[in-house]
Amino acid sequence: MNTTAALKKTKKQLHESGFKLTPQREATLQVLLENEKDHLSAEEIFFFVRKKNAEIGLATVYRTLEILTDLRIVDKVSFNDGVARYDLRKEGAKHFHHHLLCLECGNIEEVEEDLLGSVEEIVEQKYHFLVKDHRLTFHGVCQNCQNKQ
Amino acid sequence: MNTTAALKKTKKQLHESGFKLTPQREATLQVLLENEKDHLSAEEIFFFVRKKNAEIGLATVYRTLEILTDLRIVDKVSFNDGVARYDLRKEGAKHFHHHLLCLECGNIEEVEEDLLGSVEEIVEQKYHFLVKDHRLTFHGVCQNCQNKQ
DNA sequence: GTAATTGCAAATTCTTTGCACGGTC
DNA sequence: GACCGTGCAAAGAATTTGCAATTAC
Repeated sequence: MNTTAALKKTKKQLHESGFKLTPQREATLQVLLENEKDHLSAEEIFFFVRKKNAEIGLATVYRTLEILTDLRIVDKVSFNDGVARYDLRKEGAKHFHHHLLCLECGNIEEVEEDLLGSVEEIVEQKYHFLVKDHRLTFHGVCQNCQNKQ
Repeated sequence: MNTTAALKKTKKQLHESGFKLTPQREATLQVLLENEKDHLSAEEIFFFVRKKNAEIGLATVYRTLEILTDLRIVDKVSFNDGVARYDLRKEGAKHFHHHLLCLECGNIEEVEEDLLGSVEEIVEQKYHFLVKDHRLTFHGVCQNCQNKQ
């Protein structure tokens, strides 16, 4: 899905929940779409948003991200470095994608395919836990850093 | 492993890394051992530590937890609620255990068994990522809350 | 003895909130 | 004109740091 279509869809979602698509919210969404592969913090998003519109405040970015998180348009994630990061939920993805965090260079790779199907079945049957979503991050060494060593 | 034995072992680990076992560190470790099933934040640990020794400072608890995390005696985890939580690494566990976070009541259950063996193989082979550890949390509804509904 | 460790308070960092103002239907 | 949304500055929460005094080994 391209950026324009994604924006349009999100606009509809916002409206359905009684929110307006203000220029500030639109700029924030655009930054998220343009950096889909990254895992930006609120400050980083703010930095990019400022480039589009210098009049916008950090508090507004936080407020927008909160709305988008509530609407499940973005996912708030934490990699234990003390900042929350925001990740666009993929179109049609039933579950949150996985992450590969490199302990050497800090890079984060995404794994789109859902590898947890059978694991979730075990959790549901053996632990009687009704699974709605998951967070899975592997810690290790990425290919780049393996080659360096 | 009982508390005394675990303390002894950790003491040895600290010494080997050039740290001293002060009463403050011992109290912190005891609190962690006594609340193994919980996922205490630094403040909560501080609260329990104070009961044992009223002279201890919060900064010391933070500093102790940092050392224990570096030595991989505890794991620092975050469930996206804005506080870091500390979880004793199980004796002999190669990998970090999994968590079941109930979206209704907020309770966190632990899953000791490692369910990710085959998933890690896929990640290593298909994504050429050398896996060292993982973090897996399922979000959903626990048995208790399912029954209530 | 001496280097590591501590408690306290101040500083930092990340995030949220109060409030007066501006824009929209 | 009611109401939502905003920017700014101040407040708040979690964590870290500087430093002089203390302690473990």
